[in-house]
Amino acid sequence: MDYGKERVIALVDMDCFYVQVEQRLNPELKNKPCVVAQYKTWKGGGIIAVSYEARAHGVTRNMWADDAKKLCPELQVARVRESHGKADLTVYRNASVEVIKVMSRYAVIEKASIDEAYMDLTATVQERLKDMEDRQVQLDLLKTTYVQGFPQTTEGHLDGLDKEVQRSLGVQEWLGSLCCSPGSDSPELRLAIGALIVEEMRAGVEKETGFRCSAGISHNKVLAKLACGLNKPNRQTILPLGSVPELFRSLPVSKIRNLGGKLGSSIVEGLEVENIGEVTQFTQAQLTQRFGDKTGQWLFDLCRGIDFEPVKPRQLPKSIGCSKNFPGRAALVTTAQVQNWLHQLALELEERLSEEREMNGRVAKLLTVGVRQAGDSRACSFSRCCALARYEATKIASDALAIIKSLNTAGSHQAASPPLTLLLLSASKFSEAPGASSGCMASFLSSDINTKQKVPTCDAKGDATPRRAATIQSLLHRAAEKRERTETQKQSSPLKQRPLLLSGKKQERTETQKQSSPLKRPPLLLSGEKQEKTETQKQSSPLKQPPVLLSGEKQERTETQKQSSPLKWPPLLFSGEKQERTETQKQTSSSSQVAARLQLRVRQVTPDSVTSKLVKRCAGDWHLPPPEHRLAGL
DNA sequence: CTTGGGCTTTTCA
DNA sequence: TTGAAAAGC
Ligand SMILES: Nc1ccn([C@H]2C[C@H](O)[C@@H](COP(=O)(O)OP(=O)(O)OP(=O)(O)O)O2)c(=O)n1
Ligand SMILES: [Mg+2]
Repeated sequence: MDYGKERVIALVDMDCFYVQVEQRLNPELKNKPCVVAQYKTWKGGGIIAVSYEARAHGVTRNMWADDAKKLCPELQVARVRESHGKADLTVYRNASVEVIKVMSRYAVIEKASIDEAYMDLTATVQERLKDMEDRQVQLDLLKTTYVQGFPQTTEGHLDGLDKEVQRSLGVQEWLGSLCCSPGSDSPELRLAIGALIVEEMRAGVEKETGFRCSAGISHNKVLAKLACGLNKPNRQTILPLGSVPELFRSLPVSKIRNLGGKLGSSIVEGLEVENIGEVTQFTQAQLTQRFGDKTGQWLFDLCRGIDFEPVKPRQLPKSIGCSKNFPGRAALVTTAQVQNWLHQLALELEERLSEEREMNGRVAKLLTVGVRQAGDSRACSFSRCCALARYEATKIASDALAIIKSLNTAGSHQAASPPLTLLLLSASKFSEAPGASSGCMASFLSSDINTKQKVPTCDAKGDATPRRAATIQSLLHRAAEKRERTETQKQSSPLKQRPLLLSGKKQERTETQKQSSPLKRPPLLLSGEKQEKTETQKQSSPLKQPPVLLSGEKQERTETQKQSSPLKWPPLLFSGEKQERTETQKQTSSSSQVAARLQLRVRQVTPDSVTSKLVKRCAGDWHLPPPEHRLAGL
């Protein structure tokens, strides 16, 4: 088997997904320039999905709806529903489940996002090949398929031709180049069979859900993803490895999945290349030296179109979370505000967790709480977790509040906390729900068996199981997921962590972004100096967290973090706090005070026990509201 | 005061 | 195991 051509991998991605969901709900929106926006008050709301008709007018995601209307006056704007005072994505999640269920009839899939899934079709293709007398793939079974790199054009012969004519010529030419004598096999023939299956799957998805999608078919996930985008919407694209060199010669590095961020920029700048194909000029040693073993090797293969990341059999999420931003003047200042919003988030979380228990027989055991403080450019200023024992919004909210208080006050009574610009609750560490019936054989047998896959033995102690109806595909998935878990971890994605060392200049910028005070490293506060520690806090040994890291610096793993002693939970409110600050405490002026803050660094925060260590963390210059407007007690 | 928002997964130390 | 960060939809 040719190196890098071992598998047949497909990626299916829904076209302007949220828009299609809204169009199905309101058919008047069909075939019109249309967007989905969330919230209304600020500039008409932010656009998160755009129909292809609207794209033709230059409308894009991240635009304000008001601005988009200027580009396209007839633009239809569908609104994300709101519940508990926040955007509610339920209808899109449910639509996603519909789609995934249909796709799972055709293959074991990895749900990669709300609207896309990967599938490894290698085994299915082999099966289909075995049954094929005639190894001729019919052109008319690939009605929506493109083959990248075909038709091969030497001059400008094809320039004037209709796009559909070119597509068809390309498929014909490519099919003709494959050996199709009985018993023949080749990686390219297998891609063609894969494309056949994906044509069927996509037709099935549209028939069952009404939603259209595009797909890429190739030998690995990166190429499949790339191929999918080449002929959107409502089309699929085969990307043979032989077409990669020409494609990669002029493909910007950032177009490759995983290279759209800092790593990609560092490749472009560090190697002085623009296109991914240019990376082939560097030796393996050069790449590993610059980017580390794992990333270097991945990159060496990738720039040749080779990638071994496995498709992970998983169609259920690993975490369920909700969050809300409070930008600018909306930042939360009082305990009552924080309490209230935590409760709203907890209500939604409880609903979704209960639904998950009902539908999939799984319960989450870990609650993660996160916040962002005003002035912090990071997505999350800090997060801590605690046990999630019961699905009760009130309890979830109060645990979350306790965590936030413990972190924010850290016993520093006088140094006020900055307002909060983000609250986040997330539940994870799912396990089988008590009382969930395992492996529902009745529904397994009764569900329509469309697929000719080898059905793995469905042992009684499978995965978490739905209480309603188990579909064959979900059972197949559970078996596949279980298999996967027991196998050795195969990993091959290059998500690189600490920014790469390139030149010193970039790194200063990185630091500046993190801390609002540039150039100056904020002084470390000694934890003992300005604060009274509670009993429990005193037991913890202070842990020095390195000052803001320069990107290249090595972060020291501190020793004592693992030792944890059970501690008593500090009181929720400090005696001095005024509970009710009802009037809307808008931050009136930009009175900037320099305030260093202390943070508690806590491992495993539970309502009953605070385990672990106190850590000093330093802040830059903080812009604080006048004292009377501060978030007392937080 | 940094303001597209609300998500999810993976990697690293 | 945890929390931060990266990358993505
Ligand atoms: N930053 C983003 C990106 C996407 N989405 C949502 C809305 C999209 O409809 C859906 C799928 O994302 P895609 O990137 O696949 O974009 P679309 O499906 O909308 O369009 P395309 O046809 O390009 O796939 O996820 C989102 O909420 N926020
Ligand atoms: Mg999509």
